[in-house]
Amino acid sequence: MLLVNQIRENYAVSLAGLQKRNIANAASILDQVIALDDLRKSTQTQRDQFQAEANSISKQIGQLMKEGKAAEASAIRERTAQIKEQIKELEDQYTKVEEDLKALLYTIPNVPHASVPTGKSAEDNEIVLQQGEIPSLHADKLPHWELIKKYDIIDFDLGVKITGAGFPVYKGKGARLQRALINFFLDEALAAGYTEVQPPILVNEDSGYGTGQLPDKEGQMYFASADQLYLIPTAEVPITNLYRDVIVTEESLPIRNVGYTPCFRREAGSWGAHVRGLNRLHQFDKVEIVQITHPDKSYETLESMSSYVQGLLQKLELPYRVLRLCGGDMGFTSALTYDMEVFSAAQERWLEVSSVSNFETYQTNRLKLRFKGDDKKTQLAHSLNGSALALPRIVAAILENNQTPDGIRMPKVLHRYLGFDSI
RNA sequence: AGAGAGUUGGGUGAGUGGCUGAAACCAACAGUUUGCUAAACUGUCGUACGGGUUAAACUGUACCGGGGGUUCGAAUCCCCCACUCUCUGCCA
Repeated sequence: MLLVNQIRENYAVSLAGLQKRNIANAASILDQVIALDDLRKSTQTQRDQFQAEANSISKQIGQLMKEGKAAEASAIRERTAQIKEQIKELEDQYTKVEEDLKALLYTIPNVPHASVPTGKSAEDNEIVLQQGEIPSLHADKLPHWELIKKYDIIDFDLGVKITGAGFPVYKGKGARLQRALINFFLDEALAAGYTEVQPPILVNEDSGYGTGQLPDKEGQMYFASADQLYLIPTAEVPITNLYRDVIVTEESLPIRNVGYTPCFRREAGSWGAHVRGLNRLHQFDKVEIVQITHPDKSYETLESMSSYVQGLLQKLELPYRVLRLCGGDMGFTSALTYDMEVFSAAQERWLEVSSVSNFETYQTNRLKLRFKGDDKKTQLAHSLNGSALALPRIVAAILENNQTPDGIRMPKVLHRYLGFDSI
């Protein structure tokens, strides 16, 4: 969440940023934050004064008891009753103000970076670059949901039988392609200096709040109610929360982790025309990269993460483009996001396969993820993450773009992982 | 899942109602000494939110797993929860 002090000190920037997200009453929201924080401070000052008085009386009583002056002790003891009442009242008020402030802050998204374009929807995203050749396919090209049937590599009906819609079963070469991609992505990340982690894929409520899925996206996560645990929608949640309530040394930055996990999304209400086949699933596999950086380095890091992801797409021989998301399309917690989309040549659509974001201090503030520098001061680090990559749409694009009448050619870079070179 | 024992600052670990934000030791940091290293000695050595200051100094409050209660006063007593360890059971 946003820092109140940042709102105070950079009021104009915060206001302009939230307006870029098309929040109409941004000014009144920010004013409310400041007013609540003022009230919080004054309440605390009062409460602390009373508490200090109560503490001092208690000490006196202790001293008198020790000296055997029981009568004097019980005399001043009577005075504490009213003080206690006032403390209680102020304490309750403080708790309420603090909760109100927090609740309000939870509803405010991150302030977009200056370079974020204005806009209302995905239409307004800025195309930063486009690379790779869009293949021209033969006339009887098939979309991937036909190809997977033709070659019997992914079975949606079986998934429906054992679980439900959106839970495909990968079979034979389909399953091996999944495994090859995961290994390829992990090996690439390792070579780029990331440390591999295997986190839990169920997380508790605190973790959900830490990275911002809660309370914003409560309905999008599967919830195991018997144990009060959420199935992760992305490895970002457990991996970033590894550093919740942690103060790291400045030298340990940047922290770079990569992890493969299945991801679970309820996608409530988002099923429509363009979600056939692998385009949108309830369960899918993803390799995620996460970095914790010094605040001065985070935008440099964002660019390097973007280049890294583009490198993967190039190695997979997929045509792609990079979008800088506009204020209206950006995620709640992000300050700047690049989306990478690959062209899926039979659907003739661009499919989002990665989203690389800098959250600045929005997550680390909730996480209390700080570092201590040479000046001994602790300050919030910046957090970033990106998909590298999400599998299903990569699979869709590979299948569609490389189809021939005689089979589907696999990208060269995967051959040694696959053990075959075509399907 | 049942029974028992625990959870204290970066670590080990004292502390059963007031003088304890917390002994001691270790680690870490700064300095002194030393030709260098080591050793020794001295000092510093938690976090958050307030007040205060140009900034400091200084100062208030809270925090001994989390939440609640008893009390003038709680790390210390009581209740609930989480987690850890041991034994039993079950199990990939």
